[in-house]
Amino acid sequence: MRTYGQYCAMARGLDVIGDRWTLLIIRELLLRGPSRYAKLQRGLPGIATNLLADRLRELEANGIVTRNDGVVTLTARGHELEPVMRAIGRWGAPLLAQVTPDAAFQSHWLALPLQELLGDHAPTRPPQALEVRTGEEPLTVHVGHGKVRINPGRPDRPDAIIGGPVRLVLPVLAGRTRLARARVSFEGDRAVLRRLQPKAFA
Amino acid sequence: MRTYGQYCAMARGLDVIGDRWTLLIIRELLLRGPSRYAKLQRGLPGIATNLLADRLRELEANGIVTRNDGVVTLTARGHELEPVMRAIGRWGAPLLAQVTPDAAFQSHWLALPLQELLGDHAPTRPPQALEVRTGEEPLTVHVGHGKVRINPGRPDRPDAIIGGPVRLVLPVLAGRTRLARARVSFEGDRAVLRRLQPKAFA
DNA sequence: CAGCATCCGCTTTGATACTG
DNA sequence: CAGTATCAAAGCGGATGCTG
Repeated sequence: MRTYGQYCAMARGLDVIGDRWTLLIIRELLLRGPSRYAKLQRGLPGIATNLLADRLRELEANGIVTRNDGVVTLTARGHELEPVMRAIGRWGAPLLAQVTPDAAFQSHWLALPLQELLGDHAPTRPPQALEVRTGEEPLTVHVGHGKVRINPGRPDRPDAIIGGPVRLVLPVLAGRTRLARARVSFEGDRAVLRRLQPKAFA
Repeated sequence: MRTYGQYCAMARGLDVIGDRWTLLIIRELLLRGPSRYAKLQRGLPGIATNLLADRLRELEANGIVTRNDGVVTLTARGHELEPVMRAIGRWGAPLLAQVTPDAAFQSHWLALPLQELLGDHAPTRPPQALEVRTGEEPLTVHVGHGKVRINPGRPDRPDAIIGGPVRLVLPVLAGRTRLARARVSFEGDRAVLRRLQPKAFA
């Protein structure tokens, strides 16, 4: 952990979380919860195995994660990095407009952005679930009581399913493309999507 | 600019701002406004001159700064990084408790943290100014109309002046040490400090 | 097999010297 | 003042090997 040697809150913060890959490891733990080494590695395509081991050691030494028989867990202090990740994600989101065909993609990476983009626009209706099929694993959007919650995996009984390549699905969920015009697959109750993102119908 | 190659808002953001020194350059521009090369360099003790030149080129290429006859200015997109810097600063602030005698310090680095720590607890009274003398340059805290604004430099006519080493002054302004117990110098109207930080008297 | 450690070539960073 | 040039050191990425 190379330090900037500055008595400044931002520099001190970056001393701890500013190294390459460190914040992306935090991202994985925030989005997927406690994880084993191999699961982290799968969520971080491109990381060198020794780097992941190094970073986990540093994060542990800095009180950001703990490890118990191979399971890495964020500490309270680690969870406090969520606002940082949200701020970076919000700032970085416009960069997703840029097309790069060879970029890796995993659906759970959408969890934070989707939480910003979607809302419960019919909070009095009973809770519903939308299954999002993009990338390798499905993602579930739970909506109800005025809140939106996003989880990895498939819901027990989805009210609707939206599927297709990210670059088509994301604009629909962001409300920049209407569902009717997007070449994405949709099955089930359209009201779920309208509830989450009215602009998808406009 | 080495990229993570991930279609993820956070990774894309970090592709642009995640390199070493990049965010600290942004910090300088946020805190000090448009600056020339030499001024940036002074605010970034430890940076290598070629690195600063490299980073400024990248930041310009990414639309985060512009340059006109040697003056570097944040673009609108660059200013949008302020929430990111605030989040990192808020997270990093507790790390300032750790003592490192050889760390560099410049008073303007306190501007963002102080804005979080201080408030206008007497918004109906006329505006006042507190001069903070710590580090090499003085810092002015303007308070009035329910708001706190912090600027580099000395006010025309300060209502009060607080001075001393950062590690003594900061706890007072943070409300963790009472003024009477802190070995800091204080001249002028104590009401200004009470207005900004009531806990300094408790 | 999961969880690393080691080795190696390449890239980035840091320190210093120098220039229009 | 605002950089460029040079070079050593550190960090990173990829492959491979080891150990419970």
